[in-house]
Amino acid sequence: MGNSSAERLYTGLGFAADGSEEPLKSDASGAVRVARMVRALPGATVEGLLAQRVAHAVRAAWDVSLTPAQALLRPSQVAGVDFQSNAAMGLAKRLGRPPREVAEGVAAALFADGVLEPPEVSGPGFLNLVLRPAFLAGRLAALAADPRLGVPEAERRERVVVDYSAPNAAKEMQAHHLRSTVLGDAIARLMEFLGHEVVRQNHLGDWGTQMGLLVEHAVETGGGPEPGAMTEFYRAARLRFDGDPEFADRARRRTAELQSGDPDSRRIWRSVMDASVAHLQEVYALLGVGLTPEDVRGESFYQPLLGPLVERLEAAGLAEESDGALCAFPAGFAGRDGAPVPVMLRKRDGGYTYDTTDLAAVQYRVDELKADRSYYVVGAPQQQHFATVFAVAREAGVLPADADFRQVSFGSVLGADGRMLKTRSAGGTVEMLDLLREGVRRAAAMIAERNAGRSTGEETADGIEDIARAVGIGAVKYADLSVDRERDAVFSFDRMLAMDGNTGVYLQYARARMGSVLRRGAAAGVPEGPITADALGEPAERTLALALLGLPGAVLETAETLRPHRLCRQLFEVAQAFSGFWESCPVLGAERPEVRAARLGLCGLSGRALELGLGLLGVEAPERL
RNA sequence: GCCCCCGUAGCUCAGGGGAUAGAGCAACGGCCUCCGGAGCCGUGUGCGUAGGUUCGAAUCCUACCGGGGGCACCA
Repeated sequence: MGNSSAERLYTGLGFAADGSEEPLKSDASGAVRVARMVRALPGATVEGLLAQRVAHAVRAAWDVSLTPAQALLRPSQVAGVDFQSNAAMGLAKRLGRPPREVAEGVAAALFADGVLEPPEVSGPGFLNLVLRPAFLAGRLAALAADPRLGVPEAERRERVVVDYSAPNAAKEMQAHHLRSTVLGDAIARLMEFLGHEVVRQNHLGDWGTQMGLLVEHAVETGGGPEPGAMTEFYRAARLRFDGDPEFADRARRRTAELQSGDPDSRRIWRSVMDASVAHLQEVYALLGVGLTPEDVRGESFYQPLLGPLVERLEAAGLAEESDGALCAFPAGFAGRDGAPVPVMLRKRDGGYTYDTTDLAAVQYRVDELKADRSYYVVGAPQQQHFATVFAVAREAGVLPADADFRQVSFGSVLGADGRMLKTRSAGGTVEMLDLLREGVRRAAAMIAERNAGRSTGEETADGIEDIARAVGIGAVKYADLSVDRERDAVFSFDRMLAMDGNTGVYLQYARARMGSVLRRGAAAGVPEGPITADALGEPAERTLALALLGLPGAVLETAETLRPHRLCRQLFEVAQAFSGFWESCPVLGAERPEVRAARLGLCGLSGRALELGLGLLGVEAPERL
């Protein structure tokens, strides 16, 4: 409290943030006016500010109260217009007046001095809004003065569990685990940035028949997997299981022994798990994902909780016997032939399924982790599973009504053939490390080719491996993040490593180029200066300025919807706008020194915007490519 | 059979009540080689179908078509 970034934004201009909006003195200097406008904004976004102003104007002109959202403020696609309000058309009916007349009234009532050029009405009743350069400059300066680039912290710090990655420890990691890992990590970073306390949870599949198979294989081959050979170990065990029915039987028996607590089985299981987790960490390290062994809460972790949990559900009157199994039937779900959908608490044979395990995880997160929210980054096919589990948890009082537990579902990753990404050779799967290394290899080749064609420059021979890794991994991650997570995404190295389009590489390149100009400027004795209206006269400069000012809103929307592609798109817009700016606005070659400095300031702010945004996504942004 | 998700340009994707539906790639036509791209500018094509709600629908509702997924002892 007291130091939210929105407030820093205001105090950076010398004013307190009390949210009030006073009539402006006509004799105030431009800078003071701008500061007062900025101070009055309800959130950190320009849209929010404008929406509030439109709502005020509507009240003043027509004596109708609107919420800022009802001001229907939208970015405008009309050339030369920054934003528009669509509120007048709706109001017209209410007021019984022509929409254009309503809009004219609002336009006249808007405080146009300082922030806006005189608003114009167009079309059926659109209210076109254009920001004044001095206001733009003030906002950008405030952004530049804020380490958070105008993104406010959450008013309330909450504890947010993010459940992601969750591979099966007994199998190789696969494409959908990659997507969960990448999405979950970005969401975790975003929540942390907003000031929440994030608890990462890796719900490993470590307790099923698959594990029994590995343990049996380890026993029979006289030891666990060699270090670094987890993949071979999986494959060998799986091959035996598929090819040798007697081994398969022994593996199933081993599973039962393991789960009944047999000490030898348990010991070997532990060693196999250690190797498996080490293998996972190798993947996470290459990915740059913040999951650690301490975050692992696999299925086995919940085993001791299952019995008591089932008793709790029975006591709550939710459990009933059905076909020999113990089930809960949450209200409002229908399955085959309209039959109720069961959440199976206990199997006929006394064992438990992932229904119970996930219920136990809910309980653990509520009771032990004290989670206000829990986000389950799990693929779309499991929607019904989580919907029913949450429903039962709520009915049983395990999950309080005010706790925000939800699945962050996502679509499949498809190959170029449109089928789910897994087949490479017959029945084989694309192994995660192979896939990532291939990305890095291609990135290295691309960088080498590019740098070979460069005559001058400051490229460094050292660190090229790091850069290739940042580019290759970044490309893979960005490809997963930049597509709306609900959709299926088509996997293509060629596209994700393209220098053009909405790719990680494109953003990294833009960022590197921004840094390059700054270094050149510094070397030539031209420092990055304050962003003033001097650097906002050209259309390309305005476009860039607006893209930068859109960043806070994009971050907030991304956090609300848990859809990182929203942030990706904003970053892409910044990079595109920068590209246009770069083409038409010489920076170091600008005539006037003030313009040079201000344009350098734009470069610097753009670079920081991309760095921050990519950082939130978990994509590295190297200084140089 | 019931339920969920998805159908937007040739391709990959944005947009999810408001103006002539956008971007990148590919295609075509020009210009350029300039602070770090084989760069820049321009051009063409599209909301699965049919109804409905609304002043206004790619967006909301219904039906249908097409694709994917889920629906009890695997996780």
